[in-house]
Amino acid sequence: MHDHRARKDRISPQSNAPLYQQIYQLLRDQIRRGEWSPGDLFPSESTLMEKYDVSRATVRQALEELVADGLIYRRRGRGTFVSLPSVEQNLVRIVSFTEDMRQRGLRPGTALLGAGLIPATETIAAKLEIEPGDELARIERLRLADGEPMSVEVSCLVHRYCPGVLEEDYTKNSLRQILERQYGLRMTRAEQTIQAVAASRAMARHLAIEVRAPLLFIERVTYSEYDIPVEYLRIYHRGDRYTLHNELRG
Amino acid sequence: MHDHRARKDRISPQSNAPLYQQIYQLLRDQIRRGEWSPGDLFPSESTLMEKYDVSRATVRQALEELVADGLIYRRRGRGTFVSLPSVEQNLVRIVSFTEDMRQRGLRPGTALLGAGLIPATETIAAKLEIEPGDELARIERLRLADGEPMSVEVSCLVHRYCPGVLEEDYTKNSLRQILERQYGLRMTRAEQTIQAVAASRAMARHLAIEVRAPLLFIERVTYSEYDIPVEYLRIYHRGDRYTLHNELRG
DNA sequence: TAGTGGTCTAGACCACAAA
DNA sequence: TTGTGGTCTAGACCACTAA
Repeated sequence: MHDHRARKDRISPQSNAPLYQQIYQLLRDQIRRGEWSPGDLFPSESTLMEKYDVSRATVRQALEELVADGLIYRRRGRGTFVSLPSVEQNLVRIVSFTEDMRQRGLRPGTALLGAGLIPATETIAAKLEIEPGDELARIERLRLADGEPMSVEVSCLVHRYCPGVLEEDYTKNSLRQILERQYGLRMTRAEQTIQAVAASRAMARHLAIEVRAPLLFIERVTYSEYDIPVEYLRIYHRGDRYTLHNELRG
Repeated sequence: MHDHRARKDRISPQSNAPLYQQIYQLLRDQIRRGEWSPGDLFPSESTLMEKYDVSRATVRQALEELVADGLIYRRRGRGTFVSLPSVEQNLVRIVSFTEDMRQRGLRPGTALLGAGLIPATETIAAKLEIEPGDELARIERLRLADGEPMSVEVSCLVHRYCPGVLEEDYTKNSLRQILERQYGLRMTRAEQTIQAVAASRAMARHLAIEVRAPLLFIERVTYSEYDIPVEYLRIYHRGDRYTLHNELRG
């Protein structure tokens, strides 16, 4: 940057975050707050360049993130438009259960099924790049949507990265918020597999469905900055209530 | 482009495709052919700029596509590296069953279960943006991996875009190849939903599993250029044999 | 210290859509 | 013809890694 004029709008020059990320977050939050309706014309590149006093490449970088999120789409010669809300990708961004349910127009709820410290099995240790027997904080929660069971989430955290996490109240605050605020763990990336499995007796009881009913099973390893594995997560979604959406390229 | 010198390597200046896409495809195919091993150092941006005689931004645009595919990853100060092959995203790119199975190290096979012309139901017509009753070419195929049933695919094509498609031999050639070569239909984009469902009697028989066994059910609409819906596809994957992988951002 | 990738600027030409 | 987004160039400064 050669230019040290104060940025217009709410771009803070003292922030460490890159300009395009600040602009991306600003625009993303504006879209989520509903400042435009689906199908509305979004500000053009030249408008945003002037508004935030940045170059075209920087604006484009921010807009590309919004396109990747499925929040906007662009048409050469016509302009940039706000997408239908249903298109928002839940297979691209890490999103909390609470946020996920709100996007679907459902009221989220949580019940604690169990929590405690356990030693890592060989399989989990390999996924988390730790030693077998290392301490894990295990939290098992039932997730509700509009008061009805939707999913069971079993989270295993590497305990030495977040000692005392089990004392926190994860019914009021999201686990991600606690990890970030109390332990400085920012979840930047995750890898997951998706399968269809049959409900065990225990899962059927928790989810109020029949034994052997189909479940969407997600197994996820979440990484903090510098690619350190922090969490091993298993999610069992009710097959009759939960659907994933995503977009593919040719 | 101010500069009309011949591009080095196999970049063809007479091609209509953008430079960054040509470079992306070239590098992608080299990685797929195994010209580097997982973890190997990939050529740096400056190397690629010189090799293909393009600017840094163009090289970076090509590399960003490879990162989005999960084929490479980049570390500031260290370099660009080739990813482990298992990381390759099958939830990002449209990929044929044949290609999918080869990537998993399985031998693909196909058996035709049925084919014919049918009128579009109201639901399907809405998804394909056509009128109810419009003619669809329906192709139902059993997909095998190493000789064992893996999935059932039911494809519904808008028949007026590909008249006579049912006369083609889709056991020898992939449906995508036929659509592109015979009808000029390039599939550029798709939207899909993923669910867990119980196997019906018919599905159980085709897939050689028990009735009500869990299936991974994918419902997909594929679009050609200019966002015209061309195909409505339903895929039923055996839950005990098929797993999806993908990566999420924070 | 040299080389890497991450960010950013200022400019250009183009294809495309709409008035 | 005007304004849009798509592509591309040439240059710059930075943070980070490894020697």
